Amino acid sequence: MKNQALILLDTVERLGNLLRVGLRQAGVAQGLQPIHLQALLYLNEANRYSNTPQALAEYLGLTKGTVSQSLLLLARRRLIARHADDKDGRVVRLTLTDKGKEVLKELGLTNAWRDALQSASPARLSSATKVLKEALATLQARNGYRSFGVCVTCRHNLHIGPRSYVCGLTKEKLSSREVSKICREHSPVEENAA
Amino acid sequence: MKNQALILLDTVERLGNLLRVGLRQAGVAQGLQPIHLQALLYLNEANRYSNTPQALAEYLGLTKGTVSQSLLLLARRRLIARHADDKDGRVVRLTLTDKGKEVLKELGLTNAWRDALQSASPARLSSATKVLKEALATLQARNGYRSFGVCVTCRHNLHIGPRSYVCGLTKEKLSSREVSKICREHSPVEENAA
DNA sequence: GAATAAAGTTTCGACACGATACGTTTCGTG
DNA sequence: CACGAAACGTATCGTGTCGAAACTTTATTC
Repeated sequence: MKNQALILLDTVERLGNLLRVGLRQAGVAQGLQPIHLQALLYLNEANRYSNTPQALAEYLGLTKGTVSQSLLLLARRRLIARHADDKDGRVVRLTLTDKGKEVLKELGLTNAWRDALQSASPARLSSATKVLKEALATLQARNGYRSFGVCVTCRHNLHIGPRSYVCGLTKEKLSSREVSKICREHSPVEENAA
Repeated sequence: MKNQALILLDTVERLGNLLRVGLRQAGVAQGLQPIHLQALLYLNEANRYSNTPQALAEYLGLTKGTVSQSLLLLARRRLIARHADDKDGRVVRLTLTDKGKEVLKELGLTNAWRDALQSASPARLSSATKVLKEALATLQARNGYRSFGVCVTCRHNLHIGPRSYVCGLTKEKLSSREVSKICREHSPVEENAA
């Protein structure tokens, strides 16, 4: 009999594969590869500290050279725009163009998934999520990967008033909209200190 | 606030990515791509109805032409062997060579995962597994994909005696070892008929 | 100001991937 | 049996991923 953890691994791997195949199929119409859609999805959620080629490379687990190629293609298709940073001349800011946002909207990537889970109770969903998030955090920590969570769950985030936030790392004010975006510097609050 | 199902989707996607990056990294030493390792893993678990290029292509969600290329590389490296089928001259049987099995063993792909889940209780694990398996089955059914489960969970499998099984589809006897392998013709038993 | 580091780009070679065309074998129907 | 359709597999081509390494530009550090 197989270990319970390994069965879960099998299932997650199989689901990951399926989602990837779905991404590939979804991108066919636009002539986009899975990695392109992942990049667009990331940039759509990345906050102002995290919308750079380097951050994207870390998020995807690829080298910056590889990512640079994919970004070239996305820029050629006018799905993203590149701007030089005001302060630091080395960094490039990446933003979705209207066309890029449009593409994401039209894909409707989450519909099938939502349907597939509609019969599961919220309690079971959140329980499953908790297990997987723990696994994810552990794997990321072990490999020295960043967690790329949203500011709301970050220990640097300070809630200084109603709808008023400050990032303890950069000392900058963040809007309530911004704190629900993905950050490269995210560090999860430790719920249960080991 | 985000839908609970979408949070789970995010987590699964992120985990899938991480596992894929892990596969890539694991294969570097052998000069193998993620898809190569996935192929080896599949062939290591495939039963005698399912060890063909076509079945592998369906499993991976790729075209047969693409898979043919990857198999060419694996055969060149002596990780798999190809044999013509006795009965049907069109089909090719794929088996791992000793070297191929060796490679899989040395990789130790599951260790990190096992560690990452060691703190989770078996009950939580099996609950999470159940949710994800349902989602997986739904997504596969909706897209017309095969489930690629093991015979034990297949409605064609008949338990005719102690350690004695017959596949209702092929009418062939299956060993107790074989019924825990992956089958292309797998069709899950319907626990809750809709 | 020189050394060093960091962000990005470019180039190269190997390979994935789909599409298409092709060859072989099997099956079905008259 | 002959013929065509279908299934399995291979080969080829074009586009693009991917890592490695060299390189440019801008910041930082001493």
